[in-house]
Amino acid sequence: MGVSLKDIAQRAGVSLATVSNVVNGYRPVGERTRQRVQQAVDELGYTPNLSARHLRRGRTGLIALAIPELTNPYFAELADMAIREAAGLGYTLLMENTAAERGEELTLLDGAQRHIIDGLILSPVAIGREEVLARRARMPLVLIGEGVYDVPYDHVAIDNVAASRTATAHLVALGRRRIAFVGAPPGDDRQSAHLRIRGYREALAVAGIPFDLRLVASTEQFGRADGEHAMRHLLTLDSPPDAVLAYNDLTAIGALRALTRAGVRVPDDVAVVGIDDIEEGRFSNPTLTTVAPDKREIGRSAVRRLVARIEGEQGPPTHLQPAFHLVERESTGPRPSVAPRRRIRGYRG
Amino acid sequence: MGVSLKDIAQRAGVSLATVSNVVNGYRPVGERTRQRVQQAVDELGYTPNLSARHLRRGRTGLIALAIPELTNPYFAELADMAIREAAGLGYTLLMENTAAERGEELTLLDGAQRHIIDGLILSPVAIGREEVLARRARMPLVLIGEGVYDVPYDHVAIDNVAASRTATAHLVALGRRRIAFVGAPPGDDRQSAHLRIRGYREALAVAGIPFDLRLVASTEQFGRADGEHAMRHLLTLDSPPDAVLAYNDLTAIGALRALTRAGVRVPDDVAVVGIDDIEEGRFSNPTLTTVAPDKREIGRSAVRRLVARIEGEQGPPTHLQPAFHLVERESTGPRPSVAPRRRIRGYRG
DNA sequence: TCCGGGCTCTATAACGTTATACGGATCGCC
DNA sequence: GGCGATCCGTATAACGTTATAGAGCCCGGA
Repeated sequence: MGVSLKDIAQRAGVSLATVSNVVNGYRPVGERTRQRVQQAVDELGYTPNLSARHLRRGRTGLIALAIPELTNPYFAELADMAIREAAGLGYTLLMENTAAERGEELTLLDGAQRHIIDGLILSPVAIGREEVLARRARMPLVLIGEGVYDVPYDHVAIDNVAASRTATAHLVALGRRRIAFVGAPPGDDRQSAHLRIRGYREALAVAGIPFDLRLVASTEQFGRADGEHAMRHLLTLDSPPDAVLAYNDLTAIGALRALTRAGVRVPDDVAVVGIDDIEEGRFSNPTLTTVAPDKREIGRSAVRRLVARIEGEQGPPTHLQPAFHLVERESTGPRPSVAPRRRIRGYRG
Repeated sequence: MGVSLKDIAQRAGVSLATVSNVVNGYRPVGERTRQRVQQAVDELGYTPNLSARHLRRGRTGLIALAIPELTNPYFAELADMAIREAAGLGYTLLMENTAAERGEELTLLDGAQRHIIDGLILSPVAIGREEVLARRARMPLVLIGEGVYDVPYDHVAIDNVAASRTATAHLVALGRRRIAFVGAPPGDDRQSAHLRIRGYREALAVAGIPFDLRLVASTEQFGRADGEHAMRHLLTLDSPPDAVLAYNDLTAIGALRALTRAGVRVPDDVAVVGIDDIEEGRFSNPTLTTVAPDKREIGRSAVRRLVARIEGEQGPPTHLQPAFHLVERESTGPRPSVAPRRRIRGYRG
């Protein structure tokens, strides 16, 4: 069907191997021949058949990024970075959606896609340390995010304890005392939110504020709807919170929605902080204060580690902690800037 | 490295071809042999080498979905649907980010990825009809979205004229007269917004409202920031709009942000409608009225058409128009429901 | 004159799979 | 009992690439 090496070889009057060498630059080729081959390649519009190449080489040039939710902007933004980095290194990045399901994550871990991808970047949320340790597949693996630690694989994640400590400390510094946490995991402690809760507790302890379990609202997942429900619950408490740290920006936005809907003023009555710095939070009403991880660095590092392993790097697993910083916006602002800037003329009513 | 057909054949004491037939079910195999082979497969944990299979079959089982922005929730939600459908049909969907760049779109069109994907679903935004017509690659192609029409390829998109007509008519029905359009393309008419503007004009004409060019704000792209800038501009007009139809939900959300920031009440002073029905609009403040295309149907149809073509379907190109419907929320609500539902006790200040 | 040794280039054997053509049973039927 | 038809399997040739071994050739040195 397509143009193959053989066609080029024929046209240029050389052998298959020579064409291959011109295309790959694996072995030197004489200048005259090189040019003749190159011309044939251009004329016929040859592109290598990757299946064949990969069959021969044993590698496919594809890597997968498995994330719990395609529709979570945090992961979309992260994937964006990762795709660019992968392309720069000559790899194509495939996105896999685990839907935060245990089965999906395990399947990927054990290499269902073996032979189609050279390596996997996984953000585990439904599986724990033991499952990762039990994995049999030898395909290179890099973990990202706060799901699983202490396993013999490269790992890239911000310091989640420090991140939530920073966010909580910010609320404390604003004079808030009843600080709630929205988006705790529903039960076991294998999950990520654990670390974020730890940071939250640490910051409270430093400030001398007693930890109040009633202010911790757990959620099934970490989407907008979950944050909204949790916040609604918190508003029913006898003495509701005056601030909220959310597990991530999405739950924070859900919380904002619940607050607005209930007529609670943000930040006047309740201040809100999220984690992730998704673009949505820069345009929400009010805009969202958040902890911004260096997504670019996370995406790049994860891809780089993986590619290094694929290309044979040995050595002990590395654990990278990209930087993060607090971004102050209206949801914790000293004063919301919602007052009209200037008079608008011409409205009805 | 991995377990291959040969290993299975050896262990089960049969030929390669028989193992292949068991695995594929291409030709019937006797029950006894079948079981023996199956057992060997299970014991050794065999998974077919896809590169080899694809080399032989001439197909890879990979299809690509090329979208202008990974981080646009509309496309993320669409991709989510498409991935599921593709998986159900035995294909793996690869996401490509064109970044709305002409070069990227052309490269994909001309089959840079030839040999790695069997077909392409493309949402063109930077290229026009001529470029699509000029394409040489023979790989199956399905177009989605409102970018390019009248080309000999399968196409899936809602009726954009009708969608924006519906949205505009809704604003008219609410008694609005100065209805602005946010998110017109920056100049030429090759682009999609053209159709949406046409629907907008049609609805105005039906209502007997004169078209006012000053109320059409063009933007470079169609993100939140673009909507915000455009809206800010509209607010400087001598007689500003009392309603806004935005090109999509993202620009609508940008507009909401600009309005809130300027102290303009939504929907009291200005009503806002978007198109896309992204989840974000269900949680924004105020929540966003929008035209909801049947994303599930768009994703499914596009994948199905593509797979049909890959598997040899001939016949004239089809043009599918999935359904859409208007979703009324607070941003056009007769009365915003932001009043407190019940008294919240316990706030400071 | 002959030989070792760079250079270029070629011939060919894999890589793991599937499709085709064929071989040998077994069966039904005259 | 002979004959075609029907099963069930097998042997083998691709698919397009790359790595390996080696073939010519030219050159400098003995």
